[in-house]
Amino acid sequence: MSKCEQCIVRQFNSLKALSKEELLRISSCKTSRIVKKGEVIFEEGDTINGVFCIKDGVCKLSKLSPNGKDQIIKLVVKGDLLGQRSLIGEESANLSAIALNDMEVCFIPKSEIMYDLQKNPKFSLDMLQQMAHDLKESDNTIVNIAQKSVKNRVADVLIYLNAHFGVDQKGYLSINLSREDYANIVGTATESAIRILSQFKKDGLISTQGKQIKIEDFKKLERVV
Amino acid sequence: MSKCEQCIVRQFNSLKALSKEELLRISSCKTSRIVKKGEVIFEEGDTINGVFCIKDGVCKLSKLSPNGKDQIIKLVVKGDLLGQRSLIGEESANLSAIALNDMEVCFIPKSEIMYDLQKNPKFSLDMLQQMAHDLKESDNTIVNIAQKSVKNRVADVLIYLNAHFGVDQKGYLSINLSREDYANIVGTATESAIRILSQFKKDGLISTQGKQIKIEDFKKLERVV
DNA sequence: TTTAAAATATGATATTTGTCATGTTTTAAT
DNA sequence: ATTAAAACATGACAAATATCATATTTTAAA
Repeated sequence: MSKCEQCIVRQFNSLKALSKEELLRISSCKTSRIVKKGEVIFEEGDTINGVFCIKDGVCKLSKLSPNGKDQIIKLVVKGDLLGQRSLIGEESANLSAIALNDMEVCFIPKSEIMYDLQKNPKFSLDMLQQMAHDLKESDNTIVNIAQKSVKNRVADVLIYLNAHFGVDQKGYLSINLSREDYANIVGTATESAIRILSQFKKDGLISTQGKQIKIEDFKKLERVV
Repeated sequence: MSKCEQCIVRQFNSLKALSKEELLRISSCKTSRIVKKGEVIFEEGDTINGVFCIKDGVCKLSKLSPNGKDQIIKLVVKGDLLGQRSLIGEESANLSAIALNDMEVCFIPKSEIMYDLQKNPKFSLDMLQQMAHDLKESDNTIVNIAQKSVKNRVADVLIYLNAHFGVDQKGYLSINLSREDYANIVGTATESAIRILSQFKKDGLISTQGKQIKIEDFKKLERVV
């Protein structure tokens, strides 16, 4: 079993605020797990008795709406924590977490996290800052979804994915989402997302190779209304 | 100047986690202010060097979108704190706060809050829980705006306002919003909000008296699609 | 490899929502 | 009480988006 003290990933989340002793304690009771692409880590309503630390891979956080469609709220990546909101709110999961590619995930029991939150003010302040950041992002998403056109939001997602995941050697976005995932991020029908991506292709803003997408004209993409 | 130790309002927010000594310290350096309906408490981009505690009244938190329309993210009411996200995130305000009716607001300087966040784990944990709750609400708003129809969202807002603000002696919602505010909450054009409320009136779901709105048929309102 | 299933694509059309114009009512200042 | 401004209301129409149908392509399992 790998050791938290030596794990580089914790530098990217609130666990970096823990002391060596605290890390050792956590390390001794954490578990680790491989999650295959498409696998569910937890579902809306599940009781999550701890926090996940993403060692590798990406997953989507989504929620099923009454109309039967999933809305993707957030992509959670290597280095992020997962499940902290439910844990702190003392309630079952509000969102589902599903792997978008193969992942490696550690699990830290609730009791350990709660203990450190009470004993280590640096840790809880860091957690608070991270939560404040997430809240800002969600508030901004509300404004975007409420006020921008679907076309504009699809363009935004492409720019976001480029900025956060980068591109491979051939210039294709390093993360491959299905058209349905694109639709569920921007909050539209799958056909609409497909149509808009096709239009972007015709207009030379992007090119595609199966699922893969390459941004061809950033400037124009940023100017999409 | 009134005293925080004796202020009933703090029971409704994280300040309840402070000790008598901490409250005395905060009380000695807080300021108090009357805010008239329509007045701006702070604007997007402002540096807020502290936290507001709402002693009375209601304000809206909104953000201007590139299309020139305001999106209302949240209503902040008596007992709530205001500005804590910006303070904790160490950044300027992401949203504007504007009074919806006459308010009484206390202001606690940043240094005091930060001091207590570092010294009192109960306080920071409570703040964290409040922030976790706000995040859940925002995530749910994303799903609703992305997936429900405008009509559905208008119905939801009416039900929400009833649940959170109640009604007066005659059965009218205790809080009076302009049609534009309704539009900016659900993320639609003002005319669309007006049209939908008119339709609800015709269908007997609500009745109106000028700005005032009375819910006449809850069951039907909840079933609006 | 073959083949069935899933994902992508696109047309036709319906529905929802936005925009612009214009009139009416309400509100608040004089 | 009068009046101007703001808010509310509604029609006509345009634009955006969803839905349904049906190919085509890609993916993954046998």
